[in-house]
Amino acid sequence: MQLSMRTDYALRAIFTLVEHRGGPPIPIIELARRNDVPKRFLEHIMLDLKEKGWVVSTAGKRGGYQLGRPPEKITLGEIVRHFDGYLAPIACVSVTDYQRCTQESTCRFRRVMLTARNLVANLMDSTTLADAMKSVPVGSEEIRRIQGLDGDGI
Amino acid sequence: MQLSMRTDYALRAIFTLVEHRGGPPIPIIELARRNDVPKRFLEHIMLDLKEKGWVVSTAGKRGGYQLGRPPEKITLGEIVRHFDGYLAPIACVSVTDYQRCTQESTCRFRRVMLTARNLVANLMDSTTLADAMKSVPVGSEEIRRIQGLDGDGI
DNA sequence: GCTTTTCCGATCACTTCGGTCGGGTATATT
DNA sequence: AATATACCCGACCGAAGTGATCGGAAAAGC
Repeated sequence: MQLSMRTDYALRAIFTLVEHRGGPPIPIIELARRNDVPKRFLEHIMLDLKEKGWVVSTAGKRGGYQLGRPPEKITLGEIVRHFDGYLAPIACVSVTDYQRCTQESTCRFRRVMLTARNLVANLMDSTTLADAMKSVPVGSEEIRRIQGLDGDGI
Repeated sequence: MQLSMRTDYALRAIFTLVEHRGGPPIPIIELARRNDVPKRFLEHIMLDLKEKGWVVSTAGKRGGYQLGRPPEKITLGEIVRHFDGYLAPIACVSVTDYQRCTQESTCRFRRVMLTARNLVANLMDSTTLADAMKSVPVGSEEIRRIQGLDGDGI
């Protein structure tokens, strides 16, 4: 599952709301500015988030968006699934959006794909916004360190 | 990472080659028929696989394709990466195709995405064609059973 | 030299995706 | 009541990618 820009933007915005929970509503223009998202595009995304109850909006002056549910009650899995369909690498091992494939009886890589889907689904479904909020940031050297590890097999 | 049809087809084809290793070359038309892949499309894919050394071809009568390297020496990670770019859910946590993002310093979900990428990358990079070949098929009830588990949280 | 099969560039229809625009509606403040 | 602020929403748009097809050239066995 490659994250679409939609999902990326949605997460950026919703995490700003998590961060400022309890405070006054934050208008779209502010969410857009802080997260480097095109405002006009973000409008649609916020509308989408609202429909799902993850955020609530208040119109008019001093209006904007606020979190619609406690961050412990919203998982990353839900959000990603809503925008990107499913978490599985291929539809024939998707649990939420299963689609039959003609090759299932003989396919040799379906097992691995199912394992992959289970790994990410379990991760995403057990990670709430609150969990992610608490997680330690990714250091700038960290990716590079993995590059070394992966390559040399250390 | 949603698997593209290209990757799906490539894997189907290459696994038939693994299965018939040691035997005579298998022509595209046969690979297409057995795996339910449009022949004309598969041509390009096989060409691609050949370029990478994963398969070898012999032209003319009695020609076709054969595996180019022992199945213990080809990982699913390599193949998927070649067709779909990278395994990470988002480029800013990709190891093989890292791309900087403006939000890295403040992003709250980058850690989870990195964890996800590590899970699938470790899986895919450690699974060879030979491994996958030995893996137990996915039973038709298995997906449905997970549906129950995921939903009820049992 | 004929047949089989790979090779390869060109092209295509279609969808998706990221993004924009215009204008409507709600509401808080003055 | 007026006004400014901000959400709401459908229509639209260009670019890019994707899955797939086609025509024909080159290679190799018989």
